Amino acid sequence: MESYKIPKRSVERLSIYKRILKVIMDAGFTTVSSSELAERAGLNPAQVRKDLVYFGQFGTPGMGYQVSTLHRAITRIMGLHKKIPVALAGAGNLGQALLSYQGFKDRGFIIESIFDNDPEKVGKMKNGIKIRNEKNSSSEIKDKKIKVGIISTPSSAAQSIANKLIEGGIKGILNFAPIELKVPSGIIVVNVALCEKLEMLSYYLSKRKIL
Amino acid sequence: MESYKIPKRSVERLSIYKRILKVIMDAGFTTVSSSELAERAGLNPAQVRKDLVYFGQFGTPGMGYQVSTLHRAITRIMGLHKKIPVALAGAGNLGQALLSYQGFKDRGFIIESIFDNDPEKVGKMKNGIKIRNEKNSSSEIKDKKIKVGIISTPSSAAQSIANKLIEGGIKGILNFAPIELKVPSGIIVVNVALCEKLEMLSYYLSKRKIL
DNA sequence: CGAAATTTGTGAATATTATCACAAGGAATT
DNA sequence: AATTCCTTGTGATAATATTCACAAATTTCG
Repeated sequence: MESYKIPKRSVERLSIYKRILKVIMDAGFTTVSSSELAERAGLNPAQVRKDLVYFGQFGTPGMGYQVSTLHRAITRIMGLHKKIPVALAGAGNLGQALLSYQGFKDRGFIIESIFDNDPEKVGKMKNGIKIRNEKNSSSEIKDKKIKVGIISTPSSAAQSIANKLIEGGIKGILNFAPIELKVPSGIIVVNVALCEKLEMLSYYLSKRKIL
Repeated sequence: MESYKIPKRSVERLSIYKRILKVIMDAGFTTVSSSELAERAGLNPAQVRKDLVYFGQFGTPGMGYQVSTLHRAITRIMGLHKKIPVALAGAGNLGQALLSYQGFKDRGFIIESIFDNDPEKVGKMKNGIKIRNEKNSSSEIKDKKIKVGIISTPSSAAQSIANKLIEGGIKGILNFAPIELKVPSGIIVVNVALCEKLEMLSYYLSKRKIL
């Protein structure tokens, strides 16, 4: 159990398995095979089994996996069995969309602080929280002991707000700004590359003379 | 030039190089080395060179790459030198954020149609475009000859709207819904996994006993 | 209970991706 | 023009990731 070094890709897929397991569970099935999971995730069955074995032996030969047990196990492995307070930096359009994004709530990510540098926005309420000036972000995060931040500011503001968040004790950042944040070691940054994905699409379509 | 099989990852990074080149260009530099690019992108210099060579020989030994030339070349390779009309399905919070997302506009992606199935929303104007009933999406897309679609609906609606978009002639889909879309071969789907990224962050932080 | 049918977990084999290391090309300097 | 200094492009090597293939475990069925 708990192997030495788990591939990043396997961790990413864990999330996918969890999502699919939820669907299967809600459909009333109690067990599922690696091939069924693979089919639904668009992957190879051996890969599904290998991924799961990194975290423990969940399966029963001849039968497959217990859906609810596996779902619960993955939830726990990923640390999603408890609520996670989150700070949001940038209350623009994207930030506001994220604020009301059901997917985050469903998974226990609770946005507890919102920061912006626009005086127009500071002081206003959003989802029951007052938008604070980003100057005060460090201390507020420290007080509230928040460890996860989401950056949805323009690129120009991203690095400086990242620094403030980290100063306040943030250890992980979900970054929507299209820049490579420079952070001290020990801080985890996960980038969401909105434009890049669309550009990729453009590339593949152009290559096929579709665009 | 134009090698047989280009790694998906290299294509993704092309986008990153383009973004960095723009910054370097705006800062007034005319040439850049692979190590400078690598440094800024958080990559290995050899990888940068290998990536670029898939698409042509752009560099000069002893000097590096001509910033503007390379930027223009990548833009063209990715098919981003012309405007690309896009259809948006799902005018919820996320959809509205994407509508006003400057990054898309800057890169020439122009949202020309918006669809939703909520009668409350249908008929209303957004960014100068009338939100249409998603029932009519196929024909409208056909008329407007749109080839790229963005899906920002809830998961439950995603597959059915994807089918309609494809019926109307959409060849590439940027999918924000957390499900694996089933599409005919020849249709390209690029997924943006919002929750999965945040869950990954949760996993790594939990593992380090931070959460 | 025994045989047939599944399906896991996993070592071995492939395939893919990233890095190293260096010859060769070109610029800068003397 | 010769020398030095860079930096590219690339073959070789190393690291990662995926898939195959099968023994072992377990269920199901007769």
